[in-house]
Amino acid sequence: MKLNTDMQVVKINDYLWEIPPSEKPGMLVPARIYASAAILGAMDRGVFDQVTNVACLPGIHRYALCMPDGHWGYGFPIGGVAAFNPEDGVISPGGVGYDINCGMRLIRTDLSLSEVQPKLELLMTELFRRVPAGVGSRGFVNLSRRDFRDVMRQGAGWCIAKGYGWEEDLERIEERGCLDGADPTHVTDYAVERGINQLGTLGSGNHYLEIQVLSDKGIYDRATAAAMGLTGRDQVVVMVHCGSRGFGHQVASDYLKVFEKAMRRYGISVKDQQLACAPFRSPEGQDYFGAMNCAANTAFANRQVITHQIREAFETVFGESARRLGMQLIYDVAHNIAKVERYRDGEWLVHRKGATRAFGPGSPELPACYRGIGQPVICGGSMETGSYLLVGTDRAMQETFGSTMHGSGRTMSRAQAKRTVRGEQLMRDMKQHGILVKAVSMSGLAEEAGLAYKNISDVVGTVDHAGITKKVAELKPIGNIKG
DNA sequence: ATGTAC
Repeated sequence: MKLNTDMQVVKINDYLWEIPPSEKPGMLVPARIYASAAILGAMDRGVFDQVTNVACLPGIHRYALCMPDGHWGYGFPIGGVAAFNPEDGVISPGGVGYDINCGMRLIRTDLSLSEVQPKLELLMTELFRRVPAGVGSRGFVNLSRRDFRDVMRQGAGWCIAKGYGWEEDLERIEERGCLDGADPTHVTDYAVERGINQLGTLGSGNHYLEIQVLSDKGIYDRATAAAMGLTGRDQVVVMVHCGSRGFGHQVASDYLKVFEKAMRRYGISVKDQQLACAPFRSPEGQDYFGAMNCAANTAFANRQVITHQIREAFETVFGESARRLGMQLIYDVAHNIAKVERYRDGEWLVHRKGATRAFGPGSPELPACYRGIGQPVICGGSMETGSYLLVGTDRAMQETFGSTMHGSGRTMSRAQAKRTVRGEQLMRDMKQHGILVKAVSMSGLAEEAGLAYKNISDVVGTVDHAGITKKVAELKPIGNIKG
């Protein structure tokens, strides 16, 4: 098989490959890639180069990982997972990404396709009005500096205390929507300025809000789906993909500058400047961690306010309360984050960048309702193809620091997609295929065309066969709101 | 991803 690398790639099994430390000077551990042969063959050179660069970072534990949706990113590959010893290892903003706590949220309803279809146009208009989208959009929540500091510290809980959501939402959010260690004193005024008016906004790029349908044949595991309130019968659900907006972006930018200097001070050299890092226990490492947690909490809050806006839109259109419509939150997962997590072999600082936590059954971190089935994992596909709901497994706990894939992964650059596809035509094509699109920008829409992404079914098949997550359901889009 | 520019 011809791969986009000159390095030796050893097959561990049909869905797991390893690059031994002998392949690059300075590698402290092997690099491992989860992929079918076909997905591995299609991976860009950047994945092999970057995952082996990560394997050279001080304090890395066991191996540097890349998921099947992996592709080239800033420093670390998107789809990258790496765990470090919190005592003598590093933390790296490139291992989290610019969009700190970018993540996915899934909301169920009791509505069926036949009830929603006649009102879909109205519903989409209502959602488009209530959830500001696009670059630089402002939210409807007015925050004082003091309020924003509370959001940074309290995350989704702040929103619920202010009436944006239900008390019961909290237990269905990773870390209850609030990471410990958020320290607003390490966030710059400029970051606050960028973020203070963006609560409850979708953003742009691959961020979206989608109305989806779960058909009977879309269910792979009926009992597990039922535990999440999903019964099929063309049930309508709502998926949200967004993060910490300009605020997280500024936190990342601020600390990348700090870390480039800090590396010299600590005598750390990296294979690529984009891997800038600092010892986790250093003042710089702790300052970034404190600021990153602030950004992560605002992202949880952002998705919480958006959930509130979605519920209000449904209430307006269907004339019933969101409770009567059964609009419970199924789950909210982060896929750009660094966290200290406890495993059987110790406590590790796990970086996930375009990778999702996938804790297995019995994990004490899971709420009672999911402890028996494992953590829900929400994987967004391209807007044309559909998305998947999975659950974490014990194997993920042993092999991948409780981690799995996050989405389909790009195969084509944004520029190339724009050259290949016209937004207006794509919108018409999607309407013909039963997907109503509301987009802020036509060129932005073209960048997200399905042909620019890997086939999500193949990618999900890999993590399912590899045993690091289990398929529960496939969700098909009928309406997409795009920034 | 991002007031898409240091």
